[in-house]
Amino acid sequence: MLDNTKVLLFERQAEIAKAVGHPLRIAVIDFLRDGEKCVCDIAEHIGSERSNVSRHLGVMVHAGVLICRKDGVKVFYSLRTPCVADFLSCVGRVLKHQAEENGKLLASL
Amino acid sequence: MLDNTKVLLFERQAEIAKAVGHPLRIAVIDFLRDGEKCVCDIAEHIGSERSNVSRHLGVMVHAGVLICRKDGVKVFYSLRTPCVADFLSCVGRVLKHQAEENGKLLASL
DNA sequence: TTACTATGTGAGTATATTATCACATAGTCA
DNA sequence: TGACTATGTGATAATATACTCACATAGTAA
Repeated sequence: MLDNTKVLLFERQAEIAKAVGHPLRIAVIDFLRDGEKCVCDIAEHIGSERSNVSRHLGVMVHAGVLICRKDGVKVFYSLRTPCVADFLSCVGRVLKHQAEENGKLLASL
Repeated sequence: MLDNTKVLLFERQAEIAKAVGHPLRIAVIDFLRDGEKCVCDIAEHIGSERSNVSRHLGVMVHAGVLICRKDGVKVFYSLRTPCVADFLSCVGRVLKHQAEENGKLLASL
């Protein structure tokens, strides 16, 4: 059975994975790879309402995936740690593995 | 702006991250690190209803995180690729980074 | 066959997440 | 000061997700 420490760990891990588990949020993370960006730039790049983007950013800050910095009237968001990008690369590797298996399947037909 | 290829990629990446973004499912992935397990063993280890666990397993198979193999009356689930465990390690590193920053904060008080 | 076990699934309810709109706040500049 | 810009947030509705119960299915073994 699971002990309490593990349950807490799994909950925190799930919170982070969940914060990444939305197409818009992944697009934001991808966009932030080359440095911090303000909400207006992010919203324009993503092509979604500012208020919506602002909420998604809040979710990621709360989970600890992003950090933000205020500068005048603008708020700049950036990846909290490069690990987050690694994390996405890991997902990419899972996808690649899937694609390879699909390729094998196709080749065998 | 985002092109269509990227949007599709982000959607697939989000599906995988979302499939991992639940405490029970992370507990399953952790449990499967040392090899395939049947639903009944997983349910007992997790401490949740079989039907519920079965649904969560279905979500992960659908997303491509797990694979299953039928043997007699039992169905054995396992990680589709070791990348999935790496993926969790990445999340762990994000958490570690957070803990370190919290430590620094505490130390400065 | 019958009884049993392991698994999956439909239906229903409870809860969570998302997107949108309108508005509030805070900083900037004339 | 007033007009403007960037951002965040309350309220709402639409949708998705999670959990439970009851039942169906399929394999096993007497």
